[in-house]
Amino acid sequence: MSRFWIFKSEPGEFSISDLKKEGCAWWDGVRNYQARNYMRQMTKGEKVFFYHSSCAQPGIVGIAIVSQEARLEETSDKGQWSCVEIAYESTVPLLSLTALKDLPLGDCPLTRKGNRLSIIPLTDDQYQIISEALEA
DNA sequence: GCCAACGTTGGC
DNA sequence: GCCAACGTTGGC
Repeated sequence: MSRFWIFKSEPGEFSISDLKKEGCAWWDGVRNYQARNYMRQMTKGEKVFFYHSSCAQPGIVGIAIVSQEARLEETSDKGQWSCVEIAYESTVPLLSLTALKDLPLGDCPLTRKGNRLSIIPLTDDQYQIISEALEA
């Protein structure tokens, strides 16, 4: 089963242009169990929307794909944390959070108030709707 | 910088 | 197991 994801990142920490420059990146440092569990579910080739958060213009700014499946992080608390690697695919014109909120996404952690989840699964429908909005 | 919302921690 | 306190996230 292929799934679709949103990865949030603060552009001041790691932006879509950083990903473009580096080609791919291990998504380490996630310290949230739900986000970690989602990463463990990911399979190679699954599509990722890259989202800029905590910035002047929050929204989707690029596309990436899962290039390596989850492996354990080397940390003192062993066995706890995992991360996947994502590979840069493309940069897209900003699809702002405001615009995303206007889409008929239904219940989505991204547009829920107070949401703090940094890795968000999308349904096929939500993925389709966002893809179409990106092409418009 | 502010504040609401959430996850985690720790005392009981 | 409950819940208050705390730290962090993220939009504005």
